[in-house]
Amino acid sequence: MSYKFNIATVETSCKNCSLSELCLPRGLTDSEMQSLDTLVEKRKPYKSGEYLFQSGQIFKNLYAIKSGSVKVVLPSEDGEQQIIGFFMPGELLGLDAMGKKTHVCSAIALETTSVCSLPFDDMQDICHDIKSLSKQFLSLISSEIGNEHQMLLTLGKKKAESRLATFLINLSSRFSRRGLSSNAFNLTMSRHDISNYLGLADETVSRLFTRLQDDNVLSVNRRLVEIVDHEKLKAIAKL
Amino acid sequence: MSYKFNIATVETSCKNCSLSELCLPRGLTDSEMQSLDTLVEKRKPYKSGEYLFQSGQIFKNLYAIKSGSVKVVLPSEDGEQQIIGFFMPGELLGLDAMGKKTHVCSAIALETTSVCSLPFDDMQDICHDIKSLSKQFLSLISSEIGNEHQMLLTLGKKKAESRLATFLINLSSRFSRRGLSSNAFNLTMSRHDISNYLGLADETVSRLFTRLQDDNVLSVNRRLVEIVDHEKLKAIAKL
DNA sequence: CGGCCTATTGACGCTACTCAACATGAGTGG
DNA sequence: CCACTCATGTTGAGTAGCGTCAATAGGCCG
Repeated sequence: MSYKFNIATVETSCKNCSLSELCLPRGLTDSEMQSLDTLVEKRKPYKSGEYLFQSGQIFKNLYAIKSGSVKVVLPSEDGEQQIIGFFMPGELLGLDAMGKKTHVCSAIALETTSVCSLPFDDMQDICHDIKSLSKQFLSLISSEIGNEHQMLLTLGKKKAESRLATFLINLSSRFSRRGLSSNAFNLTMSRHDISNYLGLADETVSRLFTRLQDDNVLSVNRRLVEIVDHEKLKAIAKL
Repeated sequence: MSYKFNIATVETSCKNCSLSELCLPRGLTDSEMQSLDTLVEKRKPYKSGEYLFQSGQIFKNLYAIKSGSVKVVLPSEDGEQQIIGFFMPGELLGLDAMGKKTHVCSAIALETTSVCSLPFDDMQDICHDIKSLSKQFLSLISSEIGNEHQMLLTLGKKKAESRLATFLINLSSRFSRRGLSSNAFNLTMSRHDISNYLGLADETVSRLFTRLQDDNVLSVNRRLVEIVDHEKLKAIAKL
């Protein structure tokens, strides 16, 4: 068996990437994708716990997740930290640093994770040439802002149980967008991460998981979650 | 006394706008500003309570605030709503709709408010020609994302009193950026708006104002707030 | 002056946090 | 392979902070 392309090239080629419809290349022609490919930097995958970037470091790259998952964390003035989001394949991170010299947040791999590094300056240049790319870029930015608005709603208005339900529904739909099961998946983040993200205590999240299991909404086994009653979960998520 | 320019022109000219250093024109040459001016649309000011845009409406424009202030509100699935942010002169709003056909949020004037309307399609075209504009645009977007990250931290980690203190410190620094007093200002939003924004009950916010007044941190008279002890307030804001 | 809306204050109850003990699984070394 | 430790997660008891309900006060407008 022989390959037409060398494997490294295929791996970082937008054209052959299964995520292209979720990610920056969406809507680009083949030749435009090739231009985009020229700026994508290769790197060996991050191991679980490794930093993609850290608060205070010079900002150079945006990152698109190829596989794995990442948490983005904002340090607070008093030494605590807040998880701002979890990022999965096809999603773009580092956007809050675009206007600055250094990163404000840190990004940490939750499992073995491959990314496409996109040098921001080059990215701007290519956007200047390819209008459909800059359009898709703004579109991804905009939906990122939209996600964060939803999160503000979740933290501002919803009770603990609804927050967790909202979180699970959100994960479910992101898995299904990628063609994975929307009803059963593995959490790549710890209970501690989930509670931090949702503004709750660890114990509360733990109790909620057991309650939702007792109510036959979920079936939970450590990090494996199965959504037994999707409708009920959605109803709980609403408030 | 005579004017070199007609007043309407002066009003919508970025070059003569006192906010240009906070807003999109920052870093642009005079001729670039003129290009930007060509796309700014005029309109009579909004009165208090009027909608700049409403959830579900077709998305056409971004808005830069010239004077006054605006709240942006996200409706939730169950008929409630969450205030996502308050916008003041020099700030840009509508960003969460860029990738979509319609607005998700609504924007409501809190007082008599003048804005610059920026048709998004034209805006993209001009960004394509003027690199420094697209840079400044991304920079504004990025700091907007940064603000929302801070808000996630506030809602996720801080107790009621710290939330209110954080809110007031934030307002204070935004007033001072515009050359206004950082120690005494009028709130343009109601207590109800503040509590909604901060994820608290109206009564809690009311109690906190009186407590901070009793502790000689603030002096509050209805919507007029004076920060008596800025350091103490900052300390409370941290957690 | 009277009515209305916004804001304040009080009393009470519930949600979710804290502190603490315990369980379970993963990883390590003998 | 088993015993050990450590990290992670679960469960219980007690409580504080904040939400809810309700009554009252104060500014604003006709």
